[in-house]
Amino acid sequence: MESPPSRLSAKPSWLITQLAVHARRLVSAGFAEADARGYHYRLLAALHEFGPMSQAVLGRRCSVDRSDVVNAINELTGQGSVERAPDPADRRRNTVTITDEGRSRLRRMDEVLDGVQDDLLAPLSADERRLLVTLLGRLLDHHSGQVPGGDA
Amino acid sequence: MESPPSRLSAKPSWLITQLAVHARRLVSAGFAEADARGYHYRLLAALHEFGPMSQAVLGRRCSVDRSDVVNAINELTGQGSVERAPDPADRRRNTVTITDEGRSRLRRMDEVLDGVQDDLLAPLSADERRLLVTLLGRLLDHHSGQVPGGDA
DNA sequence: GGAGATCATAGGTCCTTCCAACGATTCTGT
DNA sequence: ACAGAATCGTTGGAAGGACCTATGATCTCC
Repeated sequence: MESPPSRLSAKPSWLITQLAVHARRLVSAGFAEADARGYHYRLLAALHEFGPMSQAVLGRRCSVDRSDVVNAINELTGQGSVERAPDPADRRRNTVTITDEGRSRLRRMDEVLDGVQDDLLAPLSADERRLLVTLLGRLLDHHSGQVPGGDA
Repeated sequence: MESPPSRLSAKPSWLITQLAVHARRLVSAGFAEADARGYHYRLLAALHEFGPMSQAVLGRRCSVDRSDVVNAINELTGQGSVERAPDPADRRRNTVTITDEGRSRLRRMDEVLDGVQDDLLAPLSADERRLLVTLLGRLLDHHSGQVPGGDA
């Protein structure tokens, strides 16, 4: 009925941020069923792929602030998805390890996410999807250099 | 140094939401200089393009919740960017009108935003940029049908 | 007229991203 | 060996954007 200002619909920054809103909606709707949220998936994915690591490394890898890692790991520990233990080699650090429960939760989230990708890209052909992913990947790569927290 | 989990970098939803983070950063850094934020631009853009309208219509057009419109219009009124007057024809409504001050602020924000688009899409050629905008536009169109608030 | 929709507003929630500061520890340069 | 710098985990907070519910006016449509 009421169309948005054309100034907006023309701007890439608008397209991206608005599409991200829809993506977020789909993702968190899916995660809600799995009793999880975005940060949980990120951290579990990293722990599963790279094995146990400190919270600081975890945060750098997943682009999550140190303080937010603390909070998310608290929640994941409560679920039994990860375990937190002091690192004997460096007593400043905690070593975080994924558990079987965590792995199984991660699997469930992955299934949910696969469905979400399909909804999100519904109007595009397989070729177009690949193309889009390539373009977005290049952009993200480019910008992942200069981050405020200071990593990649 | 520390690469993100491959599970993430492969997912379109991740690419989009993460790129949106960078876009947001660029945009709000720019807006900060103009003492504004996202909602302000959206609302001013609509008022400039379509003329005076009620807060409800404004919200529907810009995908901003009615209650958030109230707040943003309060701020814009404080700046002298818009004027709010009761609609004599329908005393439930307020008619919001952009002022010269608002138009000049909008212009400044537009300049800022143009620069941001360039930063955002830096790695892409002109053809690729057009392509990306087309793809994103189609996706956004598709998803703008089923919104929670219930507009487009 | 009365029922139901619509409007502006108030109040609050959630998630994500960030920042500043702290004590504890480790690393570094001299 | 020791002082200063850097790193780690943690606490506490702020800001934006997106949402939701509720309430009292006001309008519309039977």
